[in-house]
Amino acid sequence: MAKRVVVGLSGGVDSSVAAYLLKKQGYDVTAVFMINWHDKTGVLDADCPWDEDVLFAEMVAKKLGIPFHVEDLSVPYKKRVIDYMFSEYERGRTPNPDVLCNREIKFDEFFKATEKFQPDFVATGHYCKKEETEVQGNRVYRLMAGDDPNKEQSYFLCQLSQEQLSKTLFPIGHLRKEEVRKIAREQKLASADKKDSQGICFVGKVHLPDFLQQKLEPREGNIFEIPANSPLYNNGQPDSLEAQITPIKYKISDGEFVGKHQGAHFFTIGQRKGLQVGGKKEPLFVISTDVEKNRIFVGQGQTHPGLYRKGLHIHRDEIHWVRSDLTMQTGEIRNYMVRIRYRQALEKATLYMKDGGMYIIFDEPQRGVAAGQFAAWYEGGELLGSGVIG
RNA sequence: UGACCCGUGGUGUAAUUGGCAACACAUCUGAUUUUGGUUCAGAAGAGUCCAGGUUCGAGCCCUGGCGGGUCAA
Repeated sequence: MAKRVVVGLSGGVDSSVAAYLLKKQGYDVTAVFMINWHDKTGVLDADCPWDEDVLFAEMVAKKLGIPFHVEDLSVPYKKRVIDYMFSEYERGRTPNPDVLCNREIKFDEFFKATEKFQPDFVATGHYCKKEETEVQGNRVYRLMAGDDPNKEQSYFLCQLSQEQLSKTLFPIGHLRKEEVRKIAREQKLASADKKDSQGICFVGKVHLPDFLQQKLEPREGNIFEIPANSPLYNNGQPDSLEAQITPIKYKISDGEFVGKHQGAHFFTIGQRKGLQVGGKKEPLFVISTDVEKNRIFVGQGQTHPGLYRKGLHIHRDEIHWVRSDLTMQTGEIRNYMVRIRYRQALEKATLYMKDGGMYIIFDEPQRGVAAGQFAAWYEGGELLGSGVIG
């Protein structure tokens, strides 16, 4: 008897080909489209985001001859992703809604919503791979980077658990985007040449200030420029772990007033656009925000020392091991490759496990380390764990 | 009050011996990107504080205003 798989069919080319491959491999495939967002406030391209997608999904399902269902997960999506996003921005942090979307919705609510189809697996069109191994007699699932270096999406799944992985299939992780499109064309799938989706998953491409202003009030505040040669950057030898992970707390007197903003919580570290301060020789980048006092501190040029940090800290409660069998014990030190943002190169780092949490110290200072984003550590193409940057 | 300097796109600057204004930043659009980080490409945007004058022709020369600054007392 064929194994049964529910595939999350989004209407895009990736999940379409995933469904096709599963069918070809002999699975009993059921397609389910999730609706997660109705509101169009602040969304660009107001041309009906999902009603078009659902049409594509249905066409693909029909073409493949597989059952097609729609599940509305917009209530939990709002509660578990969007609300989190607002509250993080409000606290002056930079959330990653898509990581949450995967952990909370696609690999949780969606699992529950499709239980009625009694699937053996749930599949998605992510560019990553699952492998299995055995550790001391126990089966262990490994989350591997996708083979297309350009589309590789393991980072977005960095918060998945063994439990979630055990039920998951990633049919296209070994393919490159061109190959996926080629297959889709050969099979004449409606989504073959559909443009890749962008923006916050399910919500779509948004004008962030407008979107955030549904909940967060604009508040005028001041912008201060910190000179690159500020004495703040010469503080001796910051060799202690604590010193290396602690961001500088800037004061007004450290810099010079250069302009006004409409709310410090709308900005993230490393951001260039939207400051509306011109007349500088080089572009200004946000190096720090103070939401309580509603101040933004900026530095001039790509190489401004304030843009870089040697390390970061993850609170004990926020540490997540995809490979739970590899969990570090207090006092342990390991070397892994780490990334702190999607599509960023992996960087060499040393992880120190302490009582309060994990310290990640990079070999080279990293640009734009933003609280709220996820740091994910890898070894040999496998994502081992991740955590919210504190 | 006396002397000197300055006044150019949103901002900061540039424009050889006078020949219809350049660059950077900001802005906008597009590309890239399942996080408005970044990056990349393109576009728009001033007729040069005002009023006169010299000249074939002035942002650049002259005169007078207005505005800002520096030094002097």
